[in-house]
Amino acid sequence: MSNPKPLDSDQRAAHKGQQTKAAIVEAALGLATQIGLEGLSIGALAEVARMSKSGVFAHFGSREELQLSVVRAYHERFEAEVFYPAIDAPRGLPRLVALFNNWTKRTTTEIDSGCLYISGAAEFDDRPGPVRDALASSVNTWLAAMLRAVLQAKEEGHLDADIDAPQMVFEIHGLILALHYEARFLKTSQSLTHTAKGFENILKRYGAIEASLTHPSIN
Amino acid sequence: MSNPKPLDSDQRAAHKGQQTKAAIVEAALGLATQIGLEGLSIGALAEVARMSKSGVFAHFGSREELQLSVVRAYHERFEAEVFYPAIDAPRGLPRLVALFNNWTKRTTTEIDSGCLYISGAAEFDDRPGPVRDALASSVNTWLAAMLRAVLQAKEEGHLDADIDAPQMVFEIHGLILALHYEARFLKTSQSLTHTAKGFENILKRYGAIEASLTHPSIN
DNA sequence: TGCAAAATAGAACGATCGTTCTATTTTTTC
DNA sequence: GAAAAAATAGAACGATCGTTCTATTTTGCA
Repeated sequence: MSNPKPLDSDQRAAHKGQQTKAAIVEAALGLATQIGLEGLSIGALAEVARMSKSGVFAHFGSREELQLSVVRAYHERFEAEVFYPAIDAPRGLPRLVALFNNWTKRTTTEIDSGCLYISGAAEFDDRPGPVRDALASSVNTWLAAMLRAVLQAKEEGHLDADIDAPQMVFEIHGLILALHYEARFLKTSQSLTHTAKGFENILKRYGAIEASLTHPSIN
Repeated sequence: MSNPKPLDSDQRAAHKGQQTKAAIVEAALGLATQIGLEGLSIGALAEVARMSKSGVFAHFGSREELQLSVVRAYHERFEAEVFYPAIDAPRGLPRLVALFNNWTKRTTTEIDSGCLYISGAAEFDDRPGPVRDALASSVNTWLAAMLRAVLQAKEEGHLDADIDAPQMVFEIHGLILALHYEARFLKTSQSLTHTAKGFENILKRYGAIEASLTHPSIN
């Protein structure tokens, strides 16, 4: 072998440490979405990862850094699953619908696993610090993306020209929160249907053409 | 004094223990709404109540029983502040509006203090047991009351006859959840305005007469 | 193949948790 | 006012927490 640094097919020539760290974060993500970022203990994580407590700890240096890693990992998953796939949809209403559908789909999955943006918000409500900042920053980034999609739909003429875009995003956010709350906590069966119907109601109110909802060209 | 049991002006001739227990629950309620039911520790509570740990503990016998007492106390407060005052409003749309306004008002207060039904839901998502049951039962009781109010408004002809009442309650619930989330966690300034406008939008969609909203006879 | 560096394990720390025990104080009752 | 009962305090328990320390093992590189 002439090359001392054999670049694998994928970019990151991951050393052992980085690999196991990624595996630990993976496990931590599963634990944190279930029992919360505060409930996430290094001891329990070590057990799941089949490592010693100190072995796990060494990768992060502090519990807070572990929590931050989890938040960052969650953010990436969310983006990859909800945001990026919807960018393929045409600018305007189709993309907005795609974003919402992906968001709903993910939240539906999280009826079992839990949503870090929701449980994290409750836990870090009035607990200042980097974890709270990271969570809020991620959520704000996402809500800003939704706002952009609404504004674009307005520009494209897919929504009424005089609508209050932040208001619309607020109402959509409420639907997702109600879906998570009622389905995950109260175990209400009709939640998903209510979410879809609620979105229809919002679209109608804000002047979306009905056809583009019931027969979306994308997704 | 001829009477061996001197009934005070108020019904409950409270022994010392019941009084201090009430004071402890009061303090616990304050702690729990801030840092959550899970974060509520007997040691911290004892410090606030200026008592010994064991002194506090003796009143409940277990941490779980303490949590249940807090949930029950919160339920009573909620009823007293949100539900009962709205019963004075006339059956139908006025009462529904009053219920929502009280709910919004309380949630606005809880932007600082925190809402136990929301933080509790996140904490006891997938943690079965009596605390979760008590929380879910309280919330379901309240949502059922909202549903009743919607149905009555429909019967009274204040809302369209063919509306989906559970759907309407779901959408209203979403507004409250979004208000709490965005105001308390994200510190978004316009949340209260968005909530009020969102309710207007829902009322219009479900056929409410506009006048009865902007000029409510009660409240 | 051998050496340095990185990764992991294991034990121990102080702190805090819920809980239990035994005294002691306070309250209620007769 | 004395005896019984209830309320509270204080110390201690085992468990778990995050973290630190020192060995030991594993890895990466020359």
